[in-house]
Amino acid sequence: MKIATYNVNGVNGRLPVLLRWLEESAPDIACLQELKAPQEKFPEQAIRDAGYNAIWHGQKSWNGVAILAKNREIQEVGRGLPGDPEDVHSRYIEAIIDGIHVGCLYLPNGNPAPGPKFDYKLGWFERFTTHAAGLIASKKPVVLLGDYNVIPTGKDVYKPERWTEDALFRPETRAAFEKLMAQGWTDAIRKLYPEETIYTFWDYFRNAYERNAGLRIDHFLLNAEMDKRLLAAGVDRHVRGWEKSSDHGPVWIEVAE
DNA sequence: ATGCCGTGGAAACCACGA
Repeated sequence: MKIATYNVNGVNGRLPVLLRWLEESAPDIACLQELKAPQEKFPEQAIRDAGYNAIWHGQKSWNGVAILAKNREIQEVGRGLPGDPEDVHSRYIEAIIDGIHVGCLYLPNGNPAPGPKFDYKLGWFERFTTHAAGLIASKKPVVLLGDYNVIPTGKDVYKPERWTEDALFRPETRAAFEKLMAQGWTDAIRKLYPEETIYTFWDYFRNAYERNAGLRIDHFLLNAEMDKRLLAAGVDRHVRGWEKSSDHGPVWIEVAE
């Protein structure tokens, strides 16, 4: 069973690329971020025609997350990150699919830092960590996947010294990620590839993709039940090289049925 | 060191992204 995450950077502008990737990669579950579409403008029919059920939480212009599943029922258990009624960003959606608890997230970017956007990022992170604490001990397999906007270590960025002041790599951000991981989550990519240079994002400019000047910011966090089932993981790096690609590449894991 | 590119939405530019 293949589970994927893909920050599409505009689900409608990206639709041909998304459909091509869905057909080629054929994930059983696909989590999308940055839909950049209001609820009613999600391309439901095209996704359905491609063989996928979908739930989504849209928002005009920005954010937006979706969970797709091929030939499997999606039982939605929540949308919007709990803990702050005033937070209206569409950055979290959660479902149970074939007994697997799936949390799809788009953690705030947080730049410029310091400042209100960085404060929002850290506050969101704190709420997410609280929510994750309630899921880690589940007897169900749990996977929290998506665009974390966190560069966990210096190995996860092409030139760490240039990112020390950035909201994706600042000490506060890495500390928040470490605090979350200390609950007992497994970083699926790093478990299988502890030393490799693996990126999931490449800037649109400065030929970042061609130079492999990337970042690893899209992650799969697994609880113990899910970790037991982990078989493989990877980045569909070549998709980043397609015409009209997102600046992120799709990332996936393979787990035992 | 840098939004140099790309998307969406509104308005022929701006906000935002990482």
